[in-house]
Amino acid sequence: MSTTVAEPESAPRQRRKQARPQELLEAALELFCEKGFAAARTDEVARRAGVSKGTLYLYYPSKEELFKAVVRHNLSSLIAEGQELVGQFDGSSSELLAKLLRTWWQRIGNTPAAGIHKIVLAEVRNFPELAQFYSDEVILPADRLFCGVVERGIARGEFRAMPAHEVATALMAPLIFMAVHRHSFGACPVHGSVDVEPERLLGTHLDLVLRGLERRG
Amino acid sequence: MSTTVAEPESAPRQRRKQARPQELLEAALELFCEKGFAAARTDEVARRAGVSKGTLYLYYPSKEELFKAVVRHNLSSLIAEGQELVGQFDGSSSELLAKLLRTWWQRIGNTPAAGIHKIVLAEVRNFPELAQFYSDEVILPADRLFCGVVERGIARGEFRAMPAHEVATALMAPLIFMAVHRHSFGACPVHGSVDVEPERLLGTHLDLVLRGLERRG
Amino acid sequence: MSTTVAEPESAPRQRRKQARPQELLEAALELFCEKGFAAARTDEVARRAGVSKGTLYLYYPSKEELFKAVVRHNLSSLIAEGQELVGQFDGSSSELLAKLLRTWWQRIGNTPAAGIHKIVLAEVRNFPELAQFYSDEVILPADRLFCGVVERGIARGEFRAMPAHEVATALMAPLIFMAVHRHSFGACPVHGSVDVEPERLLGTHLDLVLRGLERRG
Amino acid sequence: MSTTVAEPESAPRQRRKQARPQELLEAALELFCEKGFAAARTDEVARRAGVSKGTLYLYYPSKEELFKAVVRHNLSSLIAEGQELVGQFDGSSSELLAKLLRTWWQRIGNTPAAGIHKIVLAEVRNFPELAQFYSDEVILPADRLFCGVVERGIARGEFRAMPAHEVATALMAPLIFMAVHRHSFGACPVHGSVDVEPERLLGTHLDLVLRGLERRG
DNA sequence: CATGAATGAGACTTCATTCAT
DNA sequence: TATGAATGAAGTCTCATTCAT
Repeated sequence: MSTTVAEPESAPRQRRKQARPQELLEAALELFCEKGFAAARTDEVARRAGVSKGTLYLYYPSKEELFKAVVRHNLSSLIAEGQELVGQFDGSSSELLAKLLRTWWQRIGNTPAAGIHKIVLAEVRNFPELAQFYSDEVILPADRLFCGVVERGIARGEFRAMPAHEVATALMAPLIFMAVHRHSFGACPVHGSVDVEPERLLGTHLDLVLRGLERRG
Repeated sequence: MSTTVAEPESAPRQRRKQARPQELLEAALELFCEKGFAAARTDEVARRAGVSKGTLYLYYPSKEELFKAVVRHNLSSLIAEGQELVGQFDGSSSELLAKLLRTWWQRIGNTPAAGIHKIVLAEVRNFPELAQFYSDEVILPADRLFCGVVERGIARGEFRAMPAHEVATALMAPLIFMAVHRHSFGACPVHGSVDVEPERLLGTHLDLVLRGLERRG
Repeated sequence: MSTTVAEPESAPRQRRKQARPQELLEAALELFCEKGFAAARTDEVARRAGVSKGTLYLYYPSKEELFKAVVRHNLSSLIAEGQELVGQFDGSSSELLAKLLRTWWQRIGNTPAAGIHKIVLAEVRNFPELAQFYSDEVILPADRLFCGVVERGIARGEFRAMPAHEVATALMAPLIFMAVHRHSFGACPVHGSVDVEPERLLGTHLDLVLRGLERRG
Repeated sequence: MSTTVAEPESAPRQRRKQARPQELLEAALELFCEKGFAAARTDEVARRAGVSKGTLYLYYPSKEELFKAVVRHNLSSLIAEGQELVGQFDGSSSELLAKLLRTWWQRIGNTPAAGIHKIVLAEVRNFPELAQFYSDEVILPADRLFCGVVERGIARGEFRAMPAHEVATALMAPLIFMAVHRHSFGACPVHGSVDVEPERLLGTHLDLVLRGLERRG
């Protein structure tokens, strides 16, 4: 009946309000990646989100809290997905590792979220509270995830016995390298720069390191 | 009597003046590594160099130019040493690679110069002209150097045929990861953080990757 | 049954609306006394009155007008009571003065209204139009009241001949001092502060000043 | 000889620098009295002192510290003078009290410094740290001073036995009343206001209260 | 050459006020 | 009437840069 027609007019303001935090987080991520934390201006975050300076402070009490919200929104939930992937997988550890690295690249490295790591690396010394937060929230869980897979491979006799933590770091390093590069030199108009093609590097890296891990027949 | 004054440039006052730019660059390197570019204050650079704020501006016309001078002064000479090492070496390519990575770590990665790389990664987008300079002066030569060694190994039949550029990147990545880490989280008092021990990681990485490169017997 | 609903204006919803301005004035008085005019925030006035910020502006067009309404509402009726007391009294002038001062303390000095005086003293220079209003409405009538009693005492031969206006001011000063003190230092947690006990000060003051006024036997 | 002519040109900059804190304190006192602490703008303090916004912060690290410096500069030294006066005096206690009150009025009450008390009364609840500071630095010493004189009069049999602290408060109250009034309503253009003439009020107050204190012959 | 007092643009943040719903 | 999300002017404070000495 005609009662269903009543709906649309009441929505915009409310829908707008609901969407604000999301819009602000997206604008903030974008600008933080471009400029870094210190050099990013709160005015411009607001402007890119289509709101005024004051509105930003309605949702986040300070620039630092805004940044932490960006981290949580973009990274915290992704770790859990990785854990799930590992839990459900029942192929070989080499395949699992390949799958995990490729997924990481698609879901994080190749995403605006990867820029966060660049920012944190650069500015964490000026925000001690952030160091602890990011370590607890991102670095430790990610490290645990990759160590677990390496240990699985060793336990199942697929990999040589090697120090899991160092192997995990060596596994991640090229991905992090690319992710960071993408948001620094990769975003600059440089002539004749070293061009890293992610998919090829990922393939080569896996080829190299999985072969390095495996026990000799 | 007065004839002994014949070497005026060695008088302490004079030497002090001559050394000013050098002292300022050292103080700036130290502080930029600690705080990053934006958060470092010119007052403190001057204070650490033992001069007044005004004096800084006699030698460098702006904070930005000071930063560029720091980059140039610390990086431009480093690549040449590597080239020399490679030219003189006549052992196996595996040994050369191991030697090269270990030397890089000792001479650059484990040095204040590594802090520069952290800053450049983080802030190059705010200094467009720096991007080209750093790419030409540092990144490209380093890449060429490592590519050369990989190609040498392949040509001599020591390594499998693999894309040299990607292998070179995969080789460098963990070293750069560590170097950057050292100047960010490594300098923060974080409880329960992931602890990377450089020598062990380097050993594991070489073990992994050289085995991955070598042709099967 | 439905006939009992005959008094619609007493329904809770309606009473609530009628009471709004009153509730807002009470909340505003409370908060202005605590924080002063400048530091009091309109959000909190509204919140304490149980309404939204917007509603406040339906009743008072600005913070400044709200403040003036608070002043008017709390002070305008007070002087008349004093006049009545004086008119009905027929004991000695000393007794009348004692009665008047004690009543002032109970009805005004020891009341939130005294807080208003503190605010007005402090901020009247920022509200030029308030100065005239408060002078006409509060200060002059109060002065007239006290002068009248002093003159009565002189006329009846109970007091020495003294300038009535100055005596009236000297009479009021300690009461005003206490009233203001109560709303400033009296409300702060200060260690080892000078502690004024109102009843004792009032007694001592009357003892001192009535004896000073009386004619020598 | 002509060597003495060399002097004048080297002075202005340095003399200027020496005078800065003093000039800033005077401008600050003036503006704080006019507007109160919260409503006074640091820009305007600087402008009235003839310097830029930034220069103010070269001498005082925050608005609050500036205010405390104003208090110290204008009040703290005056208490000591009062103590000295009391110590050296050897007339009657009535004369001492009269002398003390008249001196207080000339040196503080009738001076820009009196405005400070108005400000503190009004805003101390918003600056808890200031409450303690002002109580320790100003109120307690002043109270001790006046109590001492009252007790001297009682001990020497000149005054009746009365509670010294309350008497001291009653003594000070009209002076404080006038001092505060001077900086609030006294500075507003009000028509037909109650006009307190300080010298007359002081005379009447002393007449009243000294007579009230003295023992009956 | 060297100094350091002075500047002033600009950063983050607050809050009285408005207005679409 | 009532709401509360949104605004933006204005406040305190910082810091790269200048310039008289």
